[in-house]
Amino acid sequence: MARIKTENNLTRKEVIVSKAATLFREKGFKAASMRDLAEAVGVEAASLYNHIKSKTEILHELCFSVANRFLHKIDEVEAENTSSVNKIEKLLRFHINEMIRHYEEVYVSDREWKHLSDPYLSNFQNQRRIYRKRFAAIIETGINNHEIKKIDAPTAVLIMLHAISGIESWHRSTQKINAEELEENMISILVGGLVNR
Amino acid sequence: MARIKTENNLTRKEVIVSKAATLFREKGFKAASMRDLAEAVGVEAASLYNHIKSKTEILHELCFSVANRFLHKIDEVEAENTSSVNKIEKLLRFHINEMIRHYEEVYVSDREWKHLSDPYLSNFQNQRRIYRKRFAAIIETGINNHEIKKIDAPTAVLIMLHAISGIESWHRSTQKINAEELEENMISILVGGLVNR
DNA sequence: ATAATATACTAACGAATGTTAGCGGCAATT
DNA sequence: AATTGCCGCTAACATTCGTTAGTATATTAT
Repeated sequence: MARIKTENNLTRKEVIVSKAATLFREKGFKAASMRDLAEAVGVEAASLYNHIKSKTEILHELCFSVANRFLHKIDEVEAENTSSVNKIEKLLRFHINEMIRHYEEVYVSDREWKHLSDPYLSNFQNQRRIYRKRFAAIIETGINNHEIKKIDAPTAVLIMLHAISGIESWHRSTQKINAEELEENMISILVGGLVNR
Repeated sequence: MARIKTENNLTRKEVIVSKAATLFREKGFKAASMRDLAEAVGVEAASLYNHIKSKTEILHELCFSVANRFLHKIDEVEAENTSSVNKIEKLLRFHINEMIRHYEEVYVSDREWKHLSDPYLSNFQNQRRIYRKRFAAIIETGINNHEIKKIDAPTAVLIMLHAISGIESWHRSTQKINAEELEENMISILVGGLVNR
């Protein structure tokens, strides 16, 4: 009988969720079947249900673990005593690094949250809306300070967050620049587009 | 018997494809069923097959009609005799307007092309890769001209294209700024992030 | 009016889906 | 050594899926 291998102090459930992230990214949540996931894990489909309640539960776990990380970070950044541009840069660098290092999860959370079901769906949407408002508020402050040029803050947020999701393409590209260069390039373009000069 | 209504010189097939675009955007390609589509069109599922060959054919039509519009545009822009920054701005404005006006199709083409099947899949991926290379080449020229600051051109392309796909959020937001403002804001931030100063 | 074509319907298909029930074996605790 | 709980298995389930066959009706052309 083939048990699920657990390494690095991961529970079997965490192994499943982690493999699911990869699978959901590759095929999309709906197209990825529990039998696909079982094969990736090295077990029969029914066996997965000893560890998880449902397919959707896996998606919950992925979406909310990602969302929580971003919420904690913005708490931290808001509390700091620096310029708006600095705060934005810190948030962006965090986003970029999350996307580089936890690619699968972040990507799935970004693209597949639609398949959550209530009450998780509304919950997630709320968190997302609030996060963006807080991000926009930082930009607003920067505009009032004349650190940042007069632009529509929600539009700026939307551009930044979506731009970062483009790291997806970087991951898949054959000729990657290295991660540090990627980060610096993105910061240069995105922050450069905001600041007053 | 409920016939499919055709207005504005659309064929019945075009009506189906158009309704499918909306549905695929809302639920995703895999999650949207032919029965859903039939209901949106006002007909039984089997009746759709008098007009289309398969569900996947609808996706082909959507993806390639969008891709072709962008390819024609970049042909046109490359041939012009202006600065690199001007060319980029023109491409960006085209992207932005396509996303504003043909939202459903462009969005579906962007997010659901994975579900194409070969040979269409490889074909689409090729076109996409080539498009991005041509876009990057314009930026490279601008860098050599000193119009544009020294950045990694493929990264810049990736940022721009993904940033524009954020217009999705604008469409769904309750407090929209108007389309012209959106366009100007996006251009200001994106082009502002590129240029030398 | 009649014939031909286009388009819709009902019924059904095989395949794939998420999930449950029930059983058996492995591993740790007593 | 015996017991308990964890975990994987096979088999099966009810749905839903895309699609086809065959038939009826509506529209267009003659």
